[in-house]
Amino acid sequence: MICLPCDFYLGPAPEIARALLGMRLVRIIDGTRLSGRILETEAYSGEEDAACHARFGLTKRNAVMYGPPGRAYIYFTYGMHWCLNTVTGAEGSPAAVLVRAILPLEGLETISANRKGVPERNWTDGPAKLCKALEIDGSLYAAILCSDGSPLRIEQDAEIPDENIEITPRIGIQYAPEPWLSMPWRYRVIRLKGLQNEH
DNA sequence: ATCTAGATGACCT
DNA sequence: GGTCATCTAGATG
Repeated sequence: MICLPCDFYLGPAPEIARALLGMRLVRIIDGTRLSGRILETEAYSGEEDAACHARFGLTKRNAVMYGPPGRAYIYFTYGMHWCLNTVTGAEGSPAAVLVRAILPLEGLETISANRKGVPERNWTDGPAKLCKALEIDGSLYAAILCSDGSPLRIEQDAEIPDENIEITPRIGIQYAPEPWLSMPWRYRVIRLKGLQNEH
């Protein structure tokens, strides 16, 4: 399998969010592959985006968003959850795409163990759930996603036609004022037999 | 099926 | 001190 090139992540965050649907998120642990197909994403774009973690300017937490595209922005929230983003856009312009759901494809035994007690359809249908399933945490902050040797990377995989994509406002940003609250920057795969992960 | 409350700590004006 | 790009268990219809 071949990694997406670093310049894949160079464009506007909403475009990258759309383009990431169907791609394969790969996590290597002790030489073993855990992976899943990306089914849901959200774009966060620039200091002007009142829902973006860069809205207060450069901080220690969001610093990687200001760097070159194609790296992992991973943050800790609600006291217990890790979430994964891909940094997008040119160096100096903070933007990222949150990976919200995947369809597990490789390393199912490990994923199952990491999500013990949880029904299979709920293993990776949320941004913190997929991080738990693939063992993604702060130790992978700023990991390079566009390098074949990386422990965390994204590979070319399936093409998802527009008919199978739903576009909606972003989730969990009720604090944000308009127009950001209603910006249609959430992308989700729907109606694809075998690709769907949510009831 | 849908709702609610509580966890728990880093980060922010 | 308040907020948070969330998840889970438990209660209820």
